[in-house]
Amino acid sequence: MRYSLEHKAQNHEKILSTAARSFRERGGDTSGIGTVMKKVGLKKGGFYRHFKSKDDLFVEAVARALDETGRGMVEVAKSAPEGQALRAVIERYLSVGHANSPGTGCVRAALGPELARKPVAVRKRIEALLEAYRERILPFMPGRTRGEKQAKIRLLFPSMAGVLMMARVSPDAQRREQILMEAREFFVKCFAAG
Amino acid sequence: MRYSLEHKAQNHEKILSTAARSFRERGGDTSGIGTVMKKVGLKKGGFYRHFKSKDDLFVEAVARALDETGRGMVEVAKSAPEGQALRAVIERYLSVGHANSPGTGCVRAALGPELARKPVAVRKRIEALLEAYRERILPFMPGRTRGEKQAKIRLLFPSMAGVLMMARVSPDAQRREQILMEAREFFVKCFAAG
DNA sequence: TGTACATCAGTGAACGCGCGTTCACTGATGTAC
DNA sequence: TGTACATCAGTGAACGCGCGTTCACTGATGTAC
Repeated sequence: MRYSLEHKAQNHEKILSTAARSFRERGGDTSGIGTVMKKVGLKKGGFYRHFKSKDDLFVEAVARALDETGRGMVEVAKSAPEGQALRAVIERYLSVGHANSPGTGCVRAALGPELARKPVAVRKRIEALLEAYRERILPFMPGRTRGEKQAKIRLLFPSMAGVLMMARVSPDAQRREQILMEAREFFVKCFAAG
Repeated sequence: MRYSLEHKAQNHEKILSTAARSFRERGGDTSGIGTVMKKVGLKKGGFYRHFKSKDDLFVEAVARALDETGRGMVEVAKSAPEGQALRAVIERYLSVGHANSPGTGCVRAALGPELARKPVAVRKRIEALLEAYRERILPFMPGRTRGEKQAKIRLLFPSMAGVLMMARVSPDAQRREQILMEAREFFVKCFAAG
C-alpha cells in the first residue's frame, strides 16, 4: 500500500539514525542492512526505496553522525564559561560517557580505520564532512591565523580520537578513566592553555 | 599425506604472518580465512590443523604484529644518535611510509575500533600485548619515575595512532604529508623535548 | 465533488555469494617392535 | 635393520548462515479529470 510523504520521511530518518548508531557500535561491515531495518521495524527489502546501496547509507550515516556530534561540541563550547570553550570541548570529548557510548560518539574513534580503507571517491566525501566539522570548531580554537587554528584542529581531534579509541580497548574501567583523565590534562594544557 | 614437523611449522608461520598483514590491510571482518589460506598456498579446510578458530588466529596475529612493530621501534630507538631515541621513534611512527603501509604497521591505527568491540576476554589478552609493547618503549621515555614514563607512553602512542589513522583517510597525499609533519613536530616538542 | 487511475512504500520470496566450520579421506612420515 | 602400523597435514566437498540486492506484487494515498 502507499504511504504518506510524511510517513516516508519519518522512516527514512529512522533508517538513517539507526544506521548511524549501529555502524558506530558494531562497525560498518558487521552491521547488516537486515539488522538495521529490523530495528526500524521494516523488512530489509524495503531498504532500497530509501537508499541506493549500503555504501550510500554508510556515507550518509557518517554525515549524520558528524553533524550531530559536531553540533554537540558546539553546544558544549557555547555553554562553557568565558574563555573555557575549548577546555569544555576537550573534557567532553575525553569523558567516560563518550568512551562508553560509541554509538552516539565520534566517527573518528568508532570507524577511523574503516574510513581509511574506503575507495578514494568515498574518502573525498568523508574528508569534506570532516572539513565541515572542523569549520564548526574553528571559532573556539586559539591561534592567530585561520590556518593556524585549522592545523591545531587537524591535530587535536585525531589525537583525542586515538586516545578514546584505545581507552575503549581497556577492559578495566578504572584504568580507562585514568587514561582519559591524563589525556584531558595533557590536551587542555597543550591546546587550551590559560 | 603426512608432512615433516618443519614443514608444518613453516606453514603455521606463513598463515600467521599473512593474516597479520591481511587483517591490518583489510580489517579482521573483511579478511576471510579463505583469502589468507589462498595467499599461503593452501586450501581453507587445512586452516583448522593450525588454529582453533578465526578468533584465535586474530589474537595471535595481533600479538605477532605488536611484537614485530615493537621490535622495529626499539631498533629505530637504538640506532638513533645519543639522546634522540624517542624523537626517532616518533618520526618513524608518523612517517609517510608508515601511513602508506598499514599492513606492516601499528595495530592501534589499523584495528583500534575493532579491538574495542571484542569481548572482554579478548580485550584482556590484547591489553597484555599492549602492555608488553609499552614495556619495550619504556627505556627510551623521559620521565623521573616508571609510572610517569608509562603514563606518557599510554598517551603518546594512542594519540599518534589517531593521527596516523586519520591521515590515512585523507585522499590527498600532500595534505597527508603535511598533517604528519605537523604532528611529528608537535609530539617531539611535547614528549621528546631537547 | 466524485470517480478513475497512477504512484510507490513496503512485503516476502528468491538470487548468488562468501563466510566459518566440519569431516571422511589420502598417504608420506615418524614410531614401535 | 626391516617391517607393520599409527599419525596427522592437507584436500575437497559439504554444512548452515547471513549478506546485499532484485523483483513481482499489494493496496492506500495522491492526482487528474
